[in-house]
Amino acid sequence: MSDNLGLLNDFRPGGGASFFFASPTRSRRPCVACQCGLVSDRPDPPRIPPALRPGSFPFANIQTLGYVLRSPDPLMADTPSKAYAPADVENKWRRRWLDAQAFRADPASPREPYSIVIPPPNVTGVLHLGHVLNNTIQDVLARRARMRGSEVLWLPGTDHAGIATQNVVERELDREGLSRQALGREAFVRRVESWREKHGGIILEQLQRLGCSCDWSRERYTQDPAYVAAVLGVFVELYRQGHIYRGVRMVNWCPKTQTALSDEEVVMETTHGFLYYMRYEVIDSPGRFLEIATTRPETLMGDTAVAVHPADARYRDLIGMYVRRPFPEAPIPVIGDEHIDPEFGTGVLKVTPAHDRADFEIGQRHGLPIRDILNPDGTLNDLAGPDFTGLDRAEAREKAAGKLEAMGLLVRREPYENEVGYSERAGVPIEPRLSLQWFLRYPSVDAASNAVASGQIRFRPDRWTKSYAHWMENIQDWCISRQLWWGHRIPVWYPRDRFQDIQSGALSEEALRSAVYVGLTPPPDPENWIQDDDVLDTWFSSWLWPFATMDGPTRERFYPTTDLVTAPDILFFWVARMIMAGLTFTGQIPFRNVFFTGLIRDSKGRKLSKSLGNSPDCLELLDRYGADGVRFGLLRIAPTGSDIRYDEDRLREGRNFATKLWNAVRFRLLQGDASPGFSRPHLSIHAIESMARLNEMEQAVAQAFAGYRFNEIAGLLYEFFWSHYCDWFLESIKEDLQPAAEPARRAGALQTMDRILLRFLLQLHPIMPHITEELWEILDFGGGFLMQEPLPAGSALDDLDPATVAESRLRSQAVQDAVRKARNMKAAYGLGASRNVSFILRTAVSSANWLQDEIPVLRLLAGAARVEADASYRQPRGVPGTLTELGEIFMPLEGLVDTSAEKARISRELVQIDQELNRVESRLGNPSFVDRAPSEVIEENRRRRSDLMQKRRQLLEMLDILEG
RNA sequence: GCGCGAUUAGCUCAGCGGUAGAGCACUUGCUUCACACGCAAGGGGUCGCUGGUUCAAACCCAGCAUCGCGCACCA
Repeated sequence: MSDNLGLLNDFRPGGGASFFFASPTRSRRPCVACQCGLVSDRPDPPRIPPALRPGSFPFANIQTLGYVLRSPDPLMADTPSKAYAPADVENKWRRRWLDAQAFRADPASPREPYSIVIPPPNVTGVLHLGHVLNNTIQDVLARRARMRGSEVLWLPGTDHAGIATQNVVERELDREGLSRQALGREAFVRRVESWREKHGGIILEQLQRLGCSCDWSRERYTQDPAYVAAVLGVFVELYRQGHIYRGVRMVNWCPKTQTALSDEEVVMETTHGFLYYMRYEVIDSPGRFLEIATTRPETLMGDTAVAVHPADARYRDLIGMYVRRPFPEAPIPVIGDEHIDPEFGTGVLKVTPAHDRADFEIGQRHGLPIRDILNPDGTLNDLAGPDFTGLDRAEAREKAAGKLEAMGLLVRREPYENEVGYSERAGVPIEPRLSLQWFLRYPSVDAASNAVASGQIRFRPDRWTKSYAHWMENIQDWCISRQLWWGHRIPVWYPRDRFQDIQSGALSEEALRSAVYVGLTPPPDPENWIQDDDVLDTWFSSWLWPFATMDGPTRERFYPTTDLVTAPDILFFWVARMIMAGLTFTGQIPFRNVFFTGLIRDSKGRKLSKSLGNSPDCLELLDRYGADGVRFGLLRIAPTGSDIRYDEDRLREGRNFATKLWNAVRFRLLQGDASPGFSRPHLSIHAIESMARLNEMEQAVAQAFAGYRFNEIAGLLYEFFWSHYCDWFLESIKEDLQPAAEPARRAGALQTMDRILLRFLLQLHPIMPHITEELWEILDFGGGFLMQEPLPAGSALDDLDPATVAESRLRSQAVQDAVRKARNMKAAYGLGASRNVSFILRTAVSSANWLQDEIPVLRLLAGAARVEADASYRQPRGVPGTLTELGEIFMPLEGLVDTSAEKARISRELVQIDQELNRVESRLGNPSFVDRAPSEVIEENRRRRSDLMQKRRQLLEMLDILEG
C-alpha cells in the first residue's frame, strides 16, 4: 500500500488540487496521497484494488481496472477549501489579542481576581506534549474565568534550570574543545546567560502559538534582579532563624555533574548486576573465614568493619574479633549491629562508612573510622591502593572481583537484581558521599500539612493528598547547595584567614555561625572574605514562584493564586515546598486548588522521552491539526488524574471537530439574513428540543468545570454539537429553509441557529479559542472579542412556558425515533440509498396539527418520496412495518422484494425483547423485590413490562404479515 | 516490603447500585445542494478472577491475579 502511495505522490499536482478515485458505482472517495487539505489522510485509502501494483499504475491500467483518476475533482475545484484551515486564523487572532493587550491583568479592576502562575517550563528542552496538555488546561481555566467575569492574571515565566542549563552549555563547550574550568567562572556564567537569551524565550513563544492567554507583560524569570533579591533574602532569613545550617553529611553525589543532589533528584532504577560472595579470614581464629555477600566489591578497600546481627548464633562468638581485609591488607573488627538482617546473604555485612548511607550510620554508632576511597568524579583514589588508583568505579568492580578470585577469596557470584539510585539529570548511578553542604530544616511543616489535610488547599484528584501527607510526615532536611556555577550563589562569606579550617568541616555549628558573614550584600571589606563557591538548588528559587513573581499591588490583588496546574511528578519537588514557603513568607497558602494532570505515555504505555524517540514533534502537530484541534484532542483524553495514553487519532478528532463547526457555520451563512425583526417566528418542536439540550449541556459543562473534569467538558460539547445540533437539528430544519417555506418557520429556524451557535461558541471558546473567535466575528455576534464576552446568565429557553417545552421535547423525540426506525427499515431491505419509497404512518394522533408539520420532516430525514398519515390503514400481507414512538410506519413496496433480511431483523429484535421481558418478569415475580425496592423502580419495571409485551405482540404480527 | 491506582467492545477510554456507552477501527450503502476531516444503517462485551453485602452489583466490601506508579538504607 505504501508503495502505491509513493506512486500517487508522483502524480500529485502542486498546490491545492486533489486526486480522486471514482469507482464504477459512482462512489466518490478521496485519495490519500494529497496533503492539500481537501482530502482524507487516512492510512488506508478505500477501494484501491490489490491488483494495483507499483509499475502498473499509469492511467491506462487504472481505466482497465474500472477506475479513473481525475485531477482536480471538478466538484471541488472551484470552491475554497471546505476543511477548516487553522494556520491563518490562529495567527490572526494571536496577533489581535496581543495587540489589544487582551490578556493583561489589571490590579485596579473591581472584578473578582482569578490567578494562576505558570509552572516554569524547562527552557533547555523543546515544547513537549506534557507542556501542551498542562498549558491547555491552564488556558482553559483562565479563559473560562474571564468569561465568568473575573479579572484574570495568568503569569508566565521561566526559571534558570541550574543543572540542566549548565549541562547544555558545558556540552556546547565540550564540542568546541573548551571547558568551564578553562573559561573561568565569570566568563562561563556570561556564556550561559547569552545561551539563555537566545533560547530561553523559545518555549514561551511556542506557548503563544498554542493560544495561551498569559499576561506576557508580566513575564518573570528567576534571575530577574527582584527575584534574585527574594531568593537571597529568604536564604538569609532562614539562616538567621536557624533553619539553614552547614555541615558534613551523607549526600547524594552525582559523579558526572560533580554536585550534591537532593533526595528528590535521585530516581531508583532496577539494575541487573551480581551478588558477590567473598570471604575474609578471621585473624583471631586462623583458618576460619567469614563469608560476606556484597554487590559492590569495589568499595571493600573502604571497609572499616564487618557486621553481624548480635543475636546471630552463627557469628555471635566472633564479635570483638578481627578479620583481615584483603586489600589494602588490614585488620578490621567484627561488630554486632541490630541493623543486620541475618536472613539476607550470609548474614554478614561489610561496613563501608564512607560509601553507603546505612554503613555510615553503623559507623557512627560504633565509632568506626571513615575511609573515603573515591574521588569526586567517581574514580578511585590512593587509599584504594596502587592497583586501583585512577580507575573508574565500574572498572574497579570487575578488577576487585578478579583480584579476590586470584586470592582464592571469591566464593561465587550470582546474578542479582536491585534498586540503584540514579542521577535524574545525568543518568549515572549516585554515589552516597560524605561532604560539606548546606541544608534546610523545612519551616512551617505542620502548617503545610494541615493546609492540605483540612482542605484549605484542595488537590485534584484527591488521592494525591495521601501521598503528600506521607511525604510531609517523613520529611528530611533538604540539601540546598549545588557545586555548580549557574544559579543563585550562596550569600555567605568566610573570613579569609580561617577559610581552610572552615572548609575542612571541622568547625562546630556554633563556631561556624559566629565566624561567617551572611547577607544580601557582600561584606564591606570584601578583601578579607571569600564567598561560598556553591549555588542554590534551582528549586530553592522555584518554591517562591507564586509570590516572588508579583510586585506589591499585584500581590495585594492576585495572591494567593486560585489554581495551580502541574504534573504529579513534581508534587514534592515543587508543590509541597511552595506551600511551606508561602506559609512561611506570606503567612498564606500560595494557591487554593492544585490540579494534577496525568502523565502522557505512548500507545505502548511508555513514558515519552527523547531517548526512546517516541515523543512527537509538537510544532508539527500544531501545524497538522491546528492549535485548537490539538487542545481539544488532548483535553478529551485528559482523565482526572491517571496516566494518558497518547494517540494521534485523538488530535485528528479535534481537528475534525473544528472542521465540523466550520461547516456548520458555513451552512448558516448560506441561509442569509435571520430577519431578526420578524414579529412572530415559529419555533419548531425540534428547535425547542435543541435549545433544551443546549441548556442541559451548559449546566453539565458548568458542573464539570467545578469538578475540574476537563475530558467531560470536551465530551459534552462534542456530543451536543455533533450528534445533536448537526446530525439532528440542522437536518430537521432543512425543510423550513426551502425557498417555499413559510417565512415564520424560516425565521424561527434561522433565529434558533443563531441563538444556539452564539451560546455554543461561548461555551467552546476556552477550549478552542481561535476558531470560535473567528466565527464570532464572521457571524457578527458582538462588537468585541468573544474572549471578553461574559457567559449568558439565563438559559436559551427562559422565555418559553415549561409545559410547552416538555411537550415539544417529547414530540421531537418521537419524531426522531420514527426517523431512525424508518431509515432502519429501509436499510434492512437494501434500500438505504433509495429515495423512491413511500411510508404510511398509522398513528392515533394523525389528525394533530403538529404532526402535519412533521410529515415533511419525516419524509426528508427518512429519505422518502412520500409520507402519508393514515389512522385507518390496514396492513396488507407482505408489507413491512415498524413500531415507533410516533406510531407504526409501513413501507409498501412495489414488486418483488426479498423479505428475508427484514424477517431476520425482526426475529433478532424479538429475541432481545424476550430476554429483557424475562428479566423484568422474574424481577417483578420476586416477592422481596416488590417488598423492598423503591416504588418508582417497581413502577418503572411494570411500565417496561407492558411496553415490552405490546412491542412483542406487534412484532409477531409484523412477522406474520411478512410471511404472508 | 508498605502505600496508591488501573483491569469494561479489536484499540483508547467514559460510566461507579436499578434496561452496558463514546471515539477510532470494522461491515454495508451513499456524487443527499454545510461538512468524505462527511452522512446513514449495522456487527461486536459472561464489565480481570473468587467470594460476600443487597430485592438488585460493572459499580459497595474482602481476598486473589496481572500491570503501572510512588515510598523504603536489605548489603
